[in-house]
Amino acid sequence: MATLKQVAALADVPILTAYQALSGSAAVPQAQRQSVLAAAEQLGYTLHVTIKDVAALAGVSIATVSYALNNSAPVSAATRQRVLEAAAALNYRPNVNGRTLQANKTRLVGYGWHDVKRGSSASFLDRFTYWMAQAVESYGYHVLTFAHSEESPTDAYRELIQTNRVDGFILAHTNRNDVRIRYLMEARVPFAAFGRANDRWDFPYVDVDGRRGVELVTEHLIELGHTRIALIGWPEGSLSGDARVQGYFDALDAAALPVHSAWVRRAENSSAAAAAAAAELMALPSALRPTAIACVSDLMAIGVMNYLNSRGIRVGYDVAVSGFDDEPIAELVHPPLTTLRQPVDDLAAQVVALLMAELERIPAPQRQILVAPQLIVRASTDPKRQLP
Amino acid sequence: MATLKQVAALADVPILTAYQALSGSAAVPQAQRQSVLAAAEQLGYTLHVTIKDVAALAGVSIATVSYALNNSAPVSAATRQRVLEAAAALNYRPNVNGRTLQANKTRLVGYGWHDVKRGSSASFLDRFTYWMAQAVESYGYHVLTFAHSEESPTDAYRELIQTNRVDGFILAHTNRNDVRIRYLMEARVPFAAFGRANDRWDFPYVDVDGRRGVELVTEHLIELGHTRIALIGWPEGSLSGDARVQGYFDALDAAALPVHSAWVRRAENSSAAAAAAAAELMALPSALRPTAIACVSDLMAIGVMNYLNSRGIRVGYDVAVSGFDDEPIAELVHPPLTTLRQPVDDLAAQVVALLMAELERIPAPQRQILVAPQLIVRASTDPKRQLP
DNA sequence: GAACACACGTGAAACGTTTCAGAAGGTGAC
DNA sequence: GTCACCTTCTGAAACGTTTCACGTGTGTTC
Repeated sequence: MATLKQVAALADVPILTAYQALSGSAAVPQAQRQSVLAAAEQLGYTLHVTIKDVAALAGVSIATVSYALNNSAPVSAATRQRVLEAAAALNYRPNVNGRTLQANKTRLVGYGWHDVKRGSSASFLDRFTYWMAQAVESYGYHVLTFAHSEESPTDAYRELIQTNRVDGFILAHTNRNDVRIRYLMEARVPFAAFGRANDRWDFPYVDVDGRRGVELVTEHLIELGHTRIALIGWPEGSLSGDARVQGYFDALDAAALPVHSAWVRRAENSSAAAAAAAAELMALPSALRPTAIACVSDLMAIGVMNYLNSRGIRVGYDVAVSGFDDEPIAELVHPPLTTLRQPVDDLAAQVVALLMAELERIPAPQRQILVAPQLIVRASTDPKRQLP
Repeated sequence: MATLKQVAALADVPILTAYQALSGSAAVPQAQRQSVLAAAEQLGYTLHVTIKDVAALAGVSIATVSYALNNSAPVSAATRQRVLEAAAALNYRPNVNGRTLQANKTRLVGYGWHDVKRGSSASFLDRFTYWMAQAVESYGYHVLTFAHSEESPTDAYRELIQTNRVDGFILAHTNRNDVRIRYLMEARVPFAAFGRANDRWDFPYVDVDGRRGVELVTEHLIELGHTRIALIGWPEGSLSGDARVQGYFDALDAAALPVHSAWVRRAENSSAAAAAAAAELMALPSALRPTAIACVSDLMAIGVMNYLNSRGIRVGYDVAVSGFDDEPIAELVHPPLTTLRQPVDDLAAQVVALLMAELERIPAPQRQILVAPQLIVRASTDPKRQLP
């Protein structure tokens, strides 16, 4: 590809004029305009301002332009000025790909989706994605999102890193024996995760402090005077699930309240399963029947509410119900649901900070971070907030 | 950076052996391994297989390797074989950045988010993103997602295209006078949109046929025997909103049913506004009071349901209610909501196809596409589906 | 006035790929 | 035996940037 300088020379006009004629950024006498266009046509030139053009206009070498623009080496004030002006006049923007190739750093962070099943509670993740992109950009990076199958997710990760598409990864939706984490650790690829795996693996992650969250909501229920408080958790075995259950015990212990084993039910993360668990709780003898039910997800809380409603039990008055996640739906159900909100912007910023530490090979002060969720009190636990 | 060949020469071993020693992909005698590691250390070499290494191992030039691997020029069967074997043995993966620079094509598609307000109905968009990524990858592209402010979104788009970060864009969440569309059209940047703007602008888009959707649900209500059918739409002026309202009129006209002006209400897209509109409808004299209310979004339908519930009017029995979008919540509310599902995978695939046509400068057979949504019947309109 | 240090710039190489233009060698026709 | 023409391969340039190693010119010091 010809340079702007060559076009200008052929048309016998200054470089700047050639640029203006081609870009339309300023008016140029018709005659000159014509000859510039003809020259460009002849050379097969399409407008692409590069560092060479800036150098030619400023009358310096490309090295000097690079130094002046990046402040990467001392340049006299006068030349710097000329370079900056030339760059501005030509509306020069460095081509990232040149930089990428030379530095062997893409400044791109990979983020993989797997298909979100309909109805699964993922409305949170798109907000996470937004804030992640935001945070990443504040470091001059961008996010490359890709789709991967749920069966062999590592293929996509391997391909992206081996072809130098990305510098590192951010993971969400981790699980206990996450093959992606195992692969990335082994291949020594920089990454940071939103979510834990298991405590044998040492890798950078940020997670919601589910234990603290359920503790918060349980304390809230205790304050309201409840003494028979039930919990519907997930089946044992998941790190975050077990942590949430632990928060329940911690709060009851701290308040020296009795815990009855019948009050702790386990169910899959679905509204139907939670409804069934609620039915069992309500079937307990009245002395044992709980007056409050804490759930480890909004989805489950809604199942419980549906069950109670269908039995004529008034949520918020007769039985308090709480969730976890603060999904958009939590505000809309009837009555609105008390729940725990994950500070998604904060989480995203922190996980990105962890990744940046990995990328720059700076040992982070803390590689594992837990963020406490925020208790959002609504009418499902607090009758005073019930609509008139 | 030194090449694998140089390391091998220094260590006085075959290239393949050097690779195996460094990568651990195959066992290598301890003595050779040591000398390879020493050689790599001395040259400051870290394992990065490039086309040069493949060429050296296959004993051909890098040009030949490129031709053989890409089938971009005739190569004799024997050499092709040797090249392929060498590439496989070294686990060679071309560095995209080299290719990018040379071709001046990034094979990256930009996709911008703006912050999704809490509770706004965006759970659909993350599924769109997934399917978009999937579709884009089938063309060998990837998606670069970025965050942009709602005030001046064009800055982000301009920056990405001017720095050669991306080849084109996919837009979602378009609006009537979308500045992004205007900019991209003017700057002749390839893009395709999910959503329309206004009919003066000619650009490639895919959109849900909202008119047909509301027509479908209205026909469904008519079939069920309703004759007094109301509609709660958005304030006049939005392309997609007006189209949805039109579908209502079309269905009633086709069935020769009367339309009463009091039955068509306008409200903002919120559950509260929709509840208020429902209250007005229910306050009509009984001869005029509708027995079915179609809404142009699930969010509004839920507001209507909440209102009816609170007044003791049984949704599905006394008054039918329908929504639009099939948000996850639609299945969970009580009773489950009849609504219209947007075929998100199909939409994503089609918008990507449009963009690819733009990128390859192939004139697409059709640049504007409407996709009919699918009617999902649940208990909110069909009492037979009511839970026991 | 020679020797040196320093400030400022520059030419050229490098990153990894594709691709152009042409070299080498073989084959067939006359 | 010469020529032309394939087929198969290669050297080198190109993409746009950063950066290394080295000029050049000026001023300072003795």
